[in-house]
Amino acid sequence: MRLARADNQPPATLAPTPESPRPQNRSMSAPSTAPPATVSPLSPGPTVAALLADAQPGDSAVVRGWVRTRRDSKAGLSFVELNDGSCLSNLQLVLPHDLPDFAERATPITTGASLVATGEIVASQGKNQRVELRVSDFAVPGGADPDRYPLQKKRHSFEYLREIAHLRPRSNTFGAVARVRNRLSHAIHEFFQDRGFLWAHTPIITTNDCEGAGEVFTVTALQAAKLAEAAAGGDFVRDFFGKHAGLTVSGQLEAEVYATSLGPTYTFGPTFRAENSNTPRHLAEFWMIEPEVPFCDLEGDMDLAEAFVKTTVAEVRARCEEDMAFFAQRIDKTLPQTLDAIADHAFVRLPYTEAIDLLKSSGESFEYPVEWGHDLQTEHERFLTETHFKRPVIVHDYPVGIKPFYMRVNEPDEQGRETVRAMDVLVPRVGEIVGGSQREEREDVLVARMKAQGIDPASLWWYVELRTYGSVPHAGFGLGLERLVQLVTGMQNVRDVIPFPRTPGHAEF
RNA sequence: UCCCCGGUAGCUCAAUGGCAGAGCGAGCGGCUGUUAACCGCUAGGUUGUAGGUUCGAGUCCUACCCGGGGAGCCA
Repeated sequence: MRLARADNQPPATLAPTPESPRPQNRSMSAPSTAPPATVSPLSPGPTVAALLADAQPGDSAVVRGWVRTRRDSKAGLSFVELNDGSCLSNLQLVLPHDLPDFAERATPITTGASLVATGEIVASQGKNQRVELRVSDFAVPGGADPDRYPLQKKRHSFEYLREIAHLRPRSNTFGAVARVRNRLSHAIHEFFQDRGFLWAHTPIITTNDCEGAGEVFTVTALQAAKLAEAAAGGDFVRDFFGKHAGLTVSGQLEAEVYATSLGPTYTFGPTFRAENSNTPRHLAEFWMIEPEVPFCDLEGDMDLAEAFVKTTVAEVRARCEEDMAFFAQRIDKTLPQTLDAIADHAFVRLPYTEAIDLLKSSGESFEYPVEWGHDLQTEHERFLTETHFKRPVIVHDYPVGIKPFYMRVNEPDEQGRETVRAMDVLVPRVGEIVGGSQREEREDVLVARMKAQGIDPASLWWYVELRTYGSVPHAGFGLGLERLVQLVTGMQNVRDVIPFPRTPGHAEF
């Protein structure tokens, strides 16, 4: 009889015990001794991660999560692996078949079902876990019809999982990616905050359409007919902002404003590019980190980028050990050595001009010719970072002709070739992970370059005025969060390191 | 946007122009302190869509849709 079991272990959590009445207990068909389906987020009790790490036999516990797999034993036991997202591992629950009405109540316990269970932690008799939960009562808030539940207890392709983006975080890989991405984001803020950087919230909607950073998504309040009219005439005076507006492609220009007032600054937020890019490295919506530092030159900028990558990668390796071991074992066997190479060596710093000489004398046959003045092709970058140096490479001081107006112009070299203080950090497998530069702080040079690139200085008058009043040397870079996640996890497709990827034709979820 | 490859059961994939299959998953049964469980049985298909060639098309041709990879653009 169920009530006779009420003297079983109360939960070790601060949550209400099963015995205490809880009017907001909404667990469907939960018997009175079953643990409530809701719990205060301020005192939720130990997670599966905490129980697996610290729980001792004899402890009482309540767990809430989702069933990964169930195995029935004719010895009168059912084994249920429960995952609550707190870690990669599942907690094994042991359900004795002599629990009241067991057969009927346990029917909905299938892969994908939600489950709350209370019981006692015991030392596991099995081999694969230190402890397990011997369940004294349970409830199933929501079942998952095994005939229809899309996640089976087997491996799925990433392509398939992308089509069920609302369920894929329940898989091992995507759970691990989500935890690593979260930890990485935390480490990024920590890195900058520890060094006195200010997080500047630069706008999502912008009217700068001249940054040269790709196609812009238009933001408008006009109805279709009016919009077509405005677009045809290039006249948006009647639109919401009185001029053409779009989603930001970069927060850099605004970050420069704050950096030249408040000191070292960084942005961390979503960025949008309306490029028709279809590659495993591009998204229409992605997250970008853009530090900007006053009184800083390109050398300081490169120092910052290198320290940033090394520190954040090391932090994730230290704090996400289980997930990182999973990536090394199941996703990319070479991941540890790739990350070791980042940790153990200084990044190679290679002037563009020397990179050209190196590529030319390498003996490699490239599909695209290597020539001073042309941008490095993907195959060139891969050769440098993956084949030749086998570690991150910072190529710097690129020809002026292939870089945007805001990069600081160098004195011409002895052959009269002009370069700018630009730098790209190239890493194995992912390619360009950082692009940055020292900014042009001389007003006359900046204005001349804007005109040369067909940009009306008046349209960015406020940006130019940073050079009119109290101009200082300054530098910064942009780093794609998703590419950093790819580097850390070994995931090959950028669409699998962001919860809901936006690419051409895809915004379902 | 360009180039290459692919689309067959819920998933992953086989099938010389000639009867559409396997593994896994699912259901049922057996066995078991199980753990990628194991053994047996069962169900499950308009072969991406629309045309065409052929006695006959999953297979060959055309167009389109979708997916993957490479390139460009970049982070």
